[in-house]
Amino acid sequence: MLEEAPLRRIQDVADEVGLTARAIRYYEEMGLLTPAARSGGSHRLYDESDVERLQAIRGLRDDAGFSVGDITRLLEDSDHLARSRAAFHETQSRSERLRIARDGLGRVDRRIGLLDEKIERLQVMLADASARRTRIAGKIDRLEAELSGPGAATAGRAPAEVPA
Amino acid sequence: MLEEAPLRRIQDVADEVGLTARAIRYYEEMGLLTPAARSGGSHRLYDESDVERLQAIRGLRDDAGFSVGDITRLLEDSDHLARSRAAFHETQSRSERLRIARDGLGRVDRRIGLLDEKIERLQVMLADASARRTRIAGKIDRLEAELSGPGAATAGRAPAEVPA
DNA sequence: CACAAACTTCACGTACACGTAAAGTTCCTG
DNA sequence: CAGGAACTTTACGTGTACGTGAAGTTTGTG
Repeated sequence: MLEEAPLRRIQDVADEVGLTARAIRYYEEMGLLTPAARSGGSHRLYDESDVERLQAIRGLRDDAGFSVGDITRLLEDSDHLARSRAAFHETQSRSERLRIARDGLGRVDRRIGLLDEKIERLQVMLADASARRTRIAGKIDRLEAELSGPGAATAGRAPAEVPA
Repeated sequence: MLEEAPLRRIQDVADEVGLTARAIRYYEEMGLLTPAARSGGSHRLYDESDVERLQAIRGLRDDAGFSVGDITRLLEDSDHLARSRAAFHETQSRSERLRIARDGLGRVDRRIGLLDEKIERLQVMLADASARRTRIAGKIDRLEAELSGPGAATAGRAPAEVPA
């Protein structure tokens, strides 16, 4: 191959991903990523897969609001799944493949369960808020009708029908 | 009224709600609830609405994973809505009622927006996991078919049905 | 009414998720 | 190859969300 893997340094990666260099080192310290590579000196060097991993970490942190502990577990499952995929394709044994696939199914199911729970709880709250919104919107509609209808008529006007 | 409000003390409430007394005092310190009442000495005393509020706080913390900062804002909105409801019914002015209702609508909409965002992000993750699940389940199905089909057929055996 | 349980207010301790300053090393550029 | 930018490790600081005593007060029960 003539293509050199363009290894990048921490601040460069940090800027792209939207994390601080400190946070990246912290995640490394916490075991969320492996040192990637080191330069002749000892600068950390990152490749594209590292960048993707860091983007995933940032998404889990900022978008989903998971703690680093949660992220650790989620990534462990992902990593395990990736390794399983490799092992799956490297073995010829169908029963071994079945075992690996079943293990993967368990992990994915656990992940789905976690997400389902979080979503369901948030949806209960959302339903509650939506119901409140509907009631308030109804009130506004009625008030607007009353004000634009007989509203200006302090001098004895017939009451207008209020639309549901 | 002959019914005395049964005011309860902190550990009692803490046990029921599933928080520690320390946490309850902390939330008070953070302004999430007002002192409720105090005994002749200076013990905190809680009524049913306090208990409900603490349960709401706990739900937001444990179920939805909101930070105390988030909870502060959510409860502020709720409190404001409650006060608005009272003010709404106490005024006769239709334009004042309209103003209050529109303010309430804004608050509810903000809350809905927050929840929508969180849910949407989690659903993207869920969709991803579900797709993976589908692929893995497909693999398992095929492997099971291969194993129970021609797999055992080294000795020429009919494939047994696998119950779902 | 004595006394233990439960409560009170400090006040320091802890885990998490980093920020930040210090002091030295490595890398790139002119 | 000189020098500054970027990096390294080390280490202490910060805000959040509480936990854990300590020392004194209040309250319910024998």
